[in-house]
Amino acid sequence: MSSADDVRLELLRELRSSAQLQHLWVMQAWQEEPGLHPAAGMLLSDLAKHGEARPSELAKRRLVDLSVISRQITQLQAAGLIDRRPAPEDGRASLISASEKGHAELERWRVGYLAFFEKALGGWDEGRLADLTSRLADLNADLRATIGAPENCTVHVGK
Amino acid sequence: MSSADDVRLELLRELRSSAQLQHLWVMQAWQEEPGLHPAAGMLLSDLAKHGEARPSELAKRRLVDLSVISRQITQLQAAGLIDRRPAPEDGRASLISASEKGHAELERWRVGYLAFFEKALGGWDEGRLADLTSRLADLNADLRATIGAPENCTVHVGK
DNA sequence: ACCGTAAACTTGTAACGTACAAGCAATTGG
DNA sequence: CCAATTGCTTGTACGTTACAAGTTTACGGT
Repeated sequence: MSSADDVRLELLRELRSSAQLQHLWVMQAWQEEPGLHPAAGMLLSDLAKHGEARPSELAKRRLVDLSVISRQITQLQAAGLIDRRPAPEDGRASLISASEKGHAELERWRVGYLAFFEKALGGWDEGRLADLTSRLADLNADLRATIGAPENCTVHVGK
Repeated sequence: MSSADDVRLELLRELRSSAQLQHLWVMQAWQEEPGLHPAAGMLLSDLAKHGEARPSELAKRRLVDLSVISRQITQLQAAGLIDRRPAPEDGRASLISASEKGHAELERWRVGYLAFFEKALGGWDEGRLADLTSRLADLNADLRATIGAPENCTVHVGK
């Protein structure tokens, strides 16, 4: 009941709002500039940042079940946006990377996205953004450590 | 392609992670200490913070469709956790508030929740938490202003 | 006072994202 | 060389949410 508790609940509240807003934001940006699906964009962006990766790595990074990634990969491959090759040392796995076309599409997505970003957060200077980002990253790291436990990030929640 | 762009995408990435982690976190906390459903807890907490409110207000604050709130209210009322009375000046609306039992239940929820919080973020001092919270609040405010447009917060996304 | 329109909410329904479970191919260890 | 394990795919169900239609109440003009 102390005020310290309220700080924590307040953070929780803002996180919730943030998640909700983010969803609306992304969907709105998407339908204003219909192109790459947001989830696909994020996945491609992840691939562009970290380079070639296996599906299971992607699942851990994106914090979703492997099955979700698997299907996304299927779609992106059908659209020709990613390249896939068997993992050299393990025939069960494959290595995913953004294709030429994928990079191009990602760039278009990014431009549209940043325009939308500018509209909402044009008043923020870069330092402010970087600051919030790094604090969020810290938070995420701690949560990940506590929640995700050692390895598998998908906390089996026993639906 | 400038580094400023990457800052923005990085923020987006962290927001996404944050949303995902938050979901896992809440669900995990819930099943470790099964009690009030997370959504119900947040709604009650909102009621406790802002006091009596109409369903439509709640929908705006929580950034979800009115229908969602309507059903949540139905459930909470069935559980006796909220009080509901017709709005004095408008027979179509009603006023919702946390009941005695609701406050008690909320308190239990909060305690369990904060314990979980402590486990993950015990190392954070209060100032750090407050700081992140206020920055997030700023972000949310700007997003809300851009996205939510004038009134209704549910951005019709034309599913 | 009455009727049409609009507003607040409820209920019905569909879509989307996700997790869980079962299955399959490839690898590893004894 | 076979059993157990790992990495992924596919099947399926659930939860959350939005959208649409329906119901009741309020409001405004004539």
